[in-house]
Amino acid sequence: MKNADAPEERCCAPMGDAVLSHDEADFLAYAFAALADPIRLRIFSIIATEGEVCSCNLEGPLGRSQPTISHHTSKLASAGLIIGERRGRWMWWRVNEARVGALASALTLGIHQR
Amino acid sequence: MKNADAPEERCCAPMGDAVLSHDEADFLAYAFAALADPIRLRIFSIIATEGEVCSCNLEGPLGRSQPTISHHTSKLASAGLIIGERRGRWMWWRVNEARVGALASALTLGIHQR
DNA sequence: ACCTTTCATTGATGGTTGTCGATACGAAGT
DNA sequence: ACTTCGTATCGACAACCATCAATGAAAGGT
Repeated sequence: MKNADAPEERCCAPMGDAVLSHDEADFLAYAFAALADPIRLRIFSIIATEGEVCSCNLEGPLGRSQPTISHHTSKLASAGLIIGERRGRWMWWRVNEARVGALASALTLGIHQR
Repeated sequence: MKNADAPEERCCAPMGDAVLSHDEADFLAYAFAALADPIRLRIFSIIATEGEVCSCNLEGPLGRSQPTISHHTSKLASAGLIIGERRGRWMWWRVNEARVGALASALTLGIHQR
């Protein structure tokens, strides 16, 4: 409980802090962190453009080692941005459109719901 | 140097690597990195909801020190997501809607332009 | 059974980042 | 000029991250 009878000439109203919850902020930050790397963005772009891509086709054009590519794809996957499916020896990746769309609209909603 | 005349039975076509340029990937990654922190997301959310906020109203509800808030706002600003304007002693922040909209559409475009 | 291929995991390392105390800067008031 | 208030910068430290070589695991082919 705060004492609110001393106005004290602030620059603007004190505002409520219930704008974005801790959990929601963590959730969104985790997803954006997955996109905060150039290599992962190019992986995501390749998958989005091709529709479906297997891991073996990412190491070459991106110039990174196989463990590094595996690390990045698993990070994108654990953020829910891409979905992996194993077919025989190959791992196929596709974009999780619902999740990405929700992320994009979270960005624009943050703007327009004033 | 690679020898490219041995087809070698791949799982799918070799694909061109011109999906997302290095510079564009760096540019986008820098913007997403600015959103990859819970505190910065809550700052952004507060600014977007209030329309205009001064820095003095961020330290309290977010529970971070003044240098930390300054660090985060400058990071959001250098990524072009918010715009700062000094009025007297106070620093006022507002959302750069064009930049944020471009980011959001870059996300969805990555999906739909297959 | 054995080998090959593809992907995941481990361990190590160099670089980046979030945080705060201390300090400096800049603007307004006395 | 001096003080006060809001903000930016600096220095330091702990935590995290991208990267790769080495190794492990799983699936197919011989």
